[in-house]
Amino acid sequence: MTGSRPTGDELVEVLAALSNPLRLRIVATLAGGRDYVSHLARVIGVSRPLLHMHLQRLEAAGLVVGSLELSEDGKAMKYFEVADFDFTLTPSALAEAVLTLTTADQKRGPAREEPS
Amino acid sequence: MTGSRPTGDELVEVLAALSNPLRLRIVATLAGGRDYVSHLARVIGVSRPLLHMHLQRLEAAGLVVGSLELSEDGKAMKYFEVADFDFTLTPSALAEAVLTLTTADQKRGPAREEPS
DNA sequence: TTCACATGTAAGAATTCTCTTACACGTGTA
DNA sequence: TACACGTGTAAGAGAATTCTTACATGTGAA
Repeated sequence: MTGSRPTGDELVEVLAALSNPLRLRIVATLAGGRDYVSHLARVIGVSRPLLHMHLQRLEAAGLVVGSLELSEDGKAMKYFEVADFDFTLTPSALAEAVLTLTTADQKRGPAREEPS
Repeated sequence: MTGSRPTGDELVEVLAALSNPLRLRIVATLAGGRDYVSHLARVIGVSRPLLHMHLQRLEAAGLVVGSLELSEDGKAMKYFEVADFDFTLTPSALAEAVLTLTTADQKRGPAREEPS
């Protein structure tokens, strides 16, 4: 992962995933060790459904990895851990990533302005 | 700027500013040289008011710098250029930034769930 | 059976983001 | 005067994000 060259779309997804204080806190907490959802929710102090949603976003971006495991007493536990990502944000790195942006170019239409 | 240690709040603002395809494209385009708003809007293919808004967001995050200049024929031209930022995104870098998150801790209240 | 604990997900409200349209101002030139 | 070009900004619609509440499932122990 270190020094990877993400595509524009991947980069946007990663940045969007990390541009939220709570999600940043989740990654930071998991950087201290893996944890399962319910416990992590109590540690961070958010509701479990909310944490579940944010973890989904982080996992979709490839920043955390989850695995469903069975504890000794038979409970289904979903453990999450951080992926060891390494992204560099510089003007030239962004310029390179933009080359591979698909972006479905919004729904922006004619783009002419102030038609007089 | 290179190798800077942003505060959590700064980092969130930077990431939010870059987590948009159009803004990424703006930074990438400006990385190729400074330009003024109206021309940049034509180059990228978006309306000037829209570009204006995105440039504000990028400038607020410190990623681009604008300067109002007077052209030879007396027109007010606002030129923008990229700041030479360099952010590293790794789990430990994020963990460090999170320590300085103020975040006004959302409006999340009791955070107890499924009250039975 | 009931409780405590784990999981997942759907519905709705409140807020924020994105974008268009429309207005304001200024200058130099035809 | 009218046009072409530059600037800024405000109002509103539509879409996406964020969060709560409420429901569903499962296990083991009292």
